[in-house]
Amino acid sequence: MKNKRIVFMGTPNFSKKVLSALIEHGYNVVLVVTQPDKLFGRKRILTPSPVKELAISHNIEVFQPLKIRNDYQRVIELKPDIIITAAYGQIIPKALLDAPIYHCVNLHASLLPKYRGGAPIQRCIINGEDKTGVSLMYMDEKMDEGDILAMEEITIDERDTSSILFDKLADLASVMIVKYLPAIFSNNLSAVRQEHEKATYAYNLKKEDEHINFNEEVKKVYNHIRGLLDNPGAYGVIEGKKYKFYDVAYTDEIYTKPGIFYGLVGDKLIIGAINGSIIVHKIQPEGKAIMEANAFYNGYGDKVKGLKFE
RNA sequence: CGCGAGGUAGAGCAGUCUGGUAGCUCGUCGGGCUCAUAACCCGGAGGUCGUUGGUUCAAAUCCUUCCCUCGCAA
Repeated sequence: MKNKRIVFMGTPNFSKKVLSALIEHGYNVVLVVTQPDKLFGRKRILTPSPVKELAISHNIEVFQPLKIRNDYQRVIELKPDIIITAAYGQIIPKALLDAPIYHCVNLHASLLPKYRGGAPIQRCIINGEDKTGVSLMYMDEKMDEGDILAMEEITIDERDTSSILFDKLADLASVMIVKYLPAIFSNNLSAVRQEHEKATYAYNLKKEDEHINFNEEVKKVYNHIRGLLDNPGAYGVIEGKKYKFYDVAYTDEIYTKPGIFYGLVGDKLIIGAINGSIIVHKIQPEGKAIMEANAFYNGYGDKVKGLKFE
């Protein structure tokens, strides 16, 4: 079983953990497919994906096609027994899906058929879900619609941010892949069709999703902010300047009207919302580093107190 | 050469345009008040104003070299 030829496809840290688990358990990963290196940062540094770095450090061949749809011959050549994908970032062409004996399996970070799509983790938090999970599934030509092999749940803590939940789900996915892979190879897992009529979709986040609307129920505002932390983060705007919030909480106490920057209470900043207030421990003004609430207040307090976030 | 903001006391900022004694809030240290306090009052310490060179009687401030941090975009 450990001699089965595995092609792994993935890109971000979520995928890296899964690949790491496969390697640690001695599976024979013959090729890693990941997105091409991208230019990151102000200095335009060409940066490899987390998955690529891991693959290189284990001397695994890396393949980075611009469009896997057109450029997949290398994968076929290696005659994989199975293709495992996790957050690769491109649609896999049918020719690849059909190539391996054990087909293509995918790990998706939601309880399918709920939250199909690219941003299930963030969307779950933003929508205030109290549980989510990982689905292990066969892939077909449509986005996240293949038959389900296994599904495991975890609860979402009220203080989880998307980064924290990302880690939890990546850990779960890692455990699941090594747990179920033997059963896949011995054909002991039955695949169950998804209830397609119950499907919901978690579309990728857009820029405007990062702009906080304080004119909503405080819980909703809180979920919105933590669902985007720590990356890319959510922001409010005062007089054309963005302020990003980190390390937030909320309270039912009402200090001021929605969107108003009330000021410092104890060592925390308070911003009004509907039926409560958002508590901010750390804040980052545009062009500045993250700072503690009281530090922010010492320098910016008089300028922003009483003003409204647009 | 993608666009932009910034580097001033331990922290966060003002001062820079219009050169001329280093300022604010907080922290810190000492003292006072108080049953008591993270509250209040008084006092102190702590900065060669990121770096290089230049202009000037005089540079945080104007010109110049380099370094660093951050936001946006990708």
